[in-house]
Order: sequence, then C-alpha cells, then structure tokens
Amino acid sequence: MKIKELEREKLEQAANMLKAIAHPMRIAILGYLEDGKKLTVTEIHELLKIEQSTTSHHLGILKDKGVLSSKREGKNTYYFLKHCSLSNIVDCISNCTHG
Amino acid sequence: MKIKELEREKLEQAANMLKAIAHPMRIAILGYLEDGKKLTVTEIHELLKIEQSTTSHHLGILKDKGVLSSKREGKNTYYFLKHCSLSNIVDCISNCTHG
DNA sequence: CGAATATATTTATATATTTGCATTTGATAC
DNA sequence: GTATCAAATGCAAATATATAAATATATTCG
Repeated sequence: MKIKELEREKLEQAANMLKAIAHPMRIAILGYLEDGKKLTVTEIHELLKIEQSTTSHHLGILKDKGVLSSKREGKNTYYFLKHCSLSNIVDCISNCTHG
Repeated sequence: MKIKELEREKLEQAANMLKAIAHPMRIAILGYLEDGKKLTVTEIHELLKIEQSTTSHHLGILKDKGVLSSKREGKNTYYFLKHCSLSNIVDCISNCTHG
C-alpha cells in the first residue's frame, strides 16, 4: 500500500468520524457525555426528547465511526466517549460559534 | 426567542460548521492552512490534484459555514482559517484516528 | 415458558451532497 | 478594446443521509 493510499484512508476515516459528529442531535449527545459520563439509550432519548429508534440510530452511527463505545449491563446499554479528547471538538466548535 | 430555540440554533450552527469540515478534501485543505497560512484556489487545487471548480466549491462551503475567510489580492483570492483554533479539530481527529 | 422492558434493525420516503463539465465573472496586461 | 489568467457559478447524475414507523432481537422477571 502506498503512502498516498494511507493518507487517503486516514483522511476518509477522519472525515467519517467528523461526519458522525456533525449533526445537532449527535453534538448534543456528545455534550451529555463529557467527563467520561455513561448514559443509556433511554436516558438520552428522554433528555433529547426524540424517538427511541432515532436515538438508537444516532448512537449506532457514533459507535460505528469510532466516536463512542458501548457496554451492556443487564437490560441497559451504556454509551460513552471512546476518546475523552473528543470533547475538545465540541468545546472548540462551540467557541467558534456565536449564539 | 426562547432559550431552547437559541440552543437549537447554536447546535445547528455548530453542526453546519463541523459538516463543512467533515470531508476528506476539506480536512486536507485545513491541514494546509495551519499556522495562519494563506493559499490561493489554484495553489490548493494543485496541491490536492482535484478540479479547479471542485476546489472552489469546497472553499465556498468552508467560507459559507464560517470556517475560512478569504481576501482578494489582484487576480488571486487567498483563503485562510477564520479561527486559528480550528486547527485543533483537525489535530484532535487525527490523534483519534489510527492510520 | 410468557410478559415486560431496553435496544436494534428494517424499510420507505424525503432531502441533501458530491463531482466534473461548461460557462461566466473578475482582474490585469497589452 | 482583446487576450489571458484566476475564481466562481449553474447544471445534472450519482450517491449519501435523515427520519419515523413498524418490526425484530435481547435480557430479565415471574
């Protein structure tokens, strides 16, 4: 595999990760998961006041792209940040946003 | 306007900004614009080896969403980061990426 | 086992994005 | 003025994404 390919792949992975985050609801989810907090699908779906299936879908995207991890405990599945530093992205984008 | 609306709007703006960044070519562009560097459309189009019109389109998206600013000088238009701290996002996502 | 709760997946429709080509606009030089 | 270089725009086809409703899968409890 060429260096160039590696670069392209890495760029693509980075883009996919950012694309996963780049959605109002998913940014809100990340906002709730700062400082290593762990929340269940139901908790998030109630906090955000959106459909359960939609919530699960969003969490699935974030997990699939490597933003979140999950851990099942009994009936519940807890979701949490895979890399704590990802909170920086939300903080940074918030700073650059006037509103 | 309600607090909730403000929140929703801010989330949306943040999402739009991230969505603008969340593309392989546009991440690459941001990579070239670290440390306050300024580059023209042609320079970027040659660096990335993509069509001029495609380059212009990407730059337009980044500018429209508040990620980049531009400054015309004669025939050339220079593009640069609007907030230097936005480089942190690229750095952060690169760190969280294995590739 | 069956009922209840928590999550995930499937499906369909609507909407948005990416890309390159062709064209156009803008700025400079002659 | 015309020619030239730089950048932006309009368009169309392919592709991707968002949402909700319905359904399916797990897990626990009795």
